[in-house]
Amino acid sequence: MFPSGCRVLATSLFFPTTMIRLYNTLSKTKENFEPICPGKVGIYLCGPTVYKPSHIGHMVGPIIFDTIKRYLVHNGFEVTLVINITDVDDKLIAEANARGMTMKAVAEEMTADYMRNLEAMGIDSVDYFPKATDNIHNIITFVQDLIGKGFAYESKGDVYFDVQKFPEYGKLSHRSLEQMLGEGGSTVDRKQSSCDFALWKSAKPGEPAWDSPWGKGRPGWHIECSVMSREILGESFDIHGGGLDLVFPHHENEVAQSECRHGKIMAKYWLHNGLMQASSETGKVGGRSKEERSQTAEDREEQEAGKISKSKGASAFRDMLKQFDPEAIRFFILSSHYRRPIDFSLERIEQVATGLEAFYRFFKRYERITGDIFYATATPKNRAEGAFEPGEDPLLKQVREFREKFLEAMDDDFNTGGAIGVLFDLLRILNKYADDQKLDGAKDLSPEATWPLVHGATVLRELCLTLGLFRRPPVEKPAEQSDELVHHLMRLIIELRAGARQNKDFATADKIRNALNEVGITIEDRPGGSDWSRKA
RNA sequence: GGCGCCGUAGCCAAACGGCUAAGGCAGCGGAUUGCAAAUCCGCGAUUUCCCGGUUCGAAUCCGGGCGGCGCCUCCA
Repeated sequence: MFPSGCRVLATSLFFPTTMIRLYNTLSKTKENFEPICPGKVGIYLCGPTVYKPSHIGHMVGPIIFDTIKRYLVHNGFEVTLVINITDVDDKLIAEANARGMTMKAVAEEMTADYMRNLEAMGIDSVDYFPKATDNIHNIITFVQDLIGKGFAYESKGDVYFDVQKFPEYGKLSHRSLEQMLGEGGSTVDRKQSSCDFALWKSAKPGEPAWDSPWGKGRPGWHIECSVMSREILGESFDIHGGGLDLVFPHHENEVAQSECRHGKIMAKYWLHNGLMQASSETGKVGGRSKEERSQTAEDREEQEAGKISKSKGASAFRDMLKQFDPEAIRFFILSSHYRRPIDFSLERIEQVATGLEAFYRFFKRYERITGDIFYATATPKNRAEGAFEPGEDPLLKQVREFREKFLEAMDDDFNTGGAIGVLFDLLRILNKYADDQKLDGAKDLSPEATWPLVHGATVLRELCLTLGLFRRPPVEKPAEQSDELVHHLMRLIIELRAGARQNKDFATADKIRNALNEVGITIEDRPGGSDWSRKA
């Protein structure tokens, strides 16, 4: 039947049946998605080491896995999403020393920064953010168990995992242990083999440390994920995610630790997202020369920051998060496939933002026509509930077709790029419907006239929500909506201009429009009257 | 050196052997508009870096080449 720990009876409940397929790093192929426990999904994503403020690259994984969770929930699964916080680490100690702070204080500051950024990106589906320092006891026990089972050994206050005790070592990153040992060299120091990795590190004087059977020390990097994923999701769970750069050694080592400790697979599906790299305004990819490769990560990061904006220097890469509309960043990241690397540039984010504007304009148009706020539209709870028969209505036939196309794209390894293409298709046919039916500015529209549009918009919103898009209105510019004075003045100007236009005094009307244009305000004349908007 | 990924129109990008190679941005026509803006319609790859091969059929599979990148050390 089902693995132990799975207390669900398959016969007594409804379980979603899906066509979802996903690419598994373990098998290097796309596999049909079948959770270990029917109907339930556990996802663990490797989170940040909180030693510096987050930059845009840190948002890639969370945006993707937040989307994956939303999509799985839409498909009827009960999903638990975990992102860990690494708050003890060599880099954190170095940062704390450099700033004359405690490691704890640095970690708390940067964790708060990370959380603020997640919130801005609309990532609120994460169920747990476990911290390494809250799990020291569990980590010590886990390490003791590994020693007890003969997979690890103590050496001068350190504890190492003995990779040669795990014959499957290398199965995730597809490397052979023989080969890795061959090139390891002879500088083994406290380790028995160059490929062994630290589970526990002894503390030097002044370093943050916890008592352990091996003396004062702190956990190694890899062990925390093995421990925390088990604590929350169990010994075997469904999806383990992270950046492509983590496959080796981090995830390979997690597999070794967990599978040796528990005697069963750690995660069924391993999903790895491509990394984001900065690209200059001229379009040159931020590649690295041989010399650059030998530098530290920090140096490289600063250097890439410089490529984006030399004048602003190192902070620019991080400031990307503050400079751009979070929804544009999310839309941009989701517009290509998660496994591909992404080149980030100002030009590209601006192009994406232009595309987003078309959606925002439609939502306003929808509100003018129907009186309903798009963002308040009630949507079907899940995929099954959202399925509908279009009958003979030509618009709804198309809407249904595009809905199917969207779901097919997402079923195929979360092809968000293809799915977003369908969103634009939907947008176009809804606009066309409003055009053809002459709904703008029409008086006394009957429900019969608007319901296909309403239904179409509902489907659009249903699909957008699975991507975490358009959940609430974009943040208005201060002078656009909330500034009373500007609002009143604009109403007056538009009224005066309307009078001029009625009198065929187009010279005055155009003068007003052009003058407003120069201060960034666009006037649009429509059948129902004139409207204005301010360029961001 | 070892392992691996990628190369589709000016830019981004989808397509997992089979209908006209999605969609976005930019551009050019047209409808609409007093003129615009917005929206809609139409146009752009006779072809998917190059060369071979497999196949009735290839952007998709195989081999070779060229070019870009990642990991092998801290990284999301």
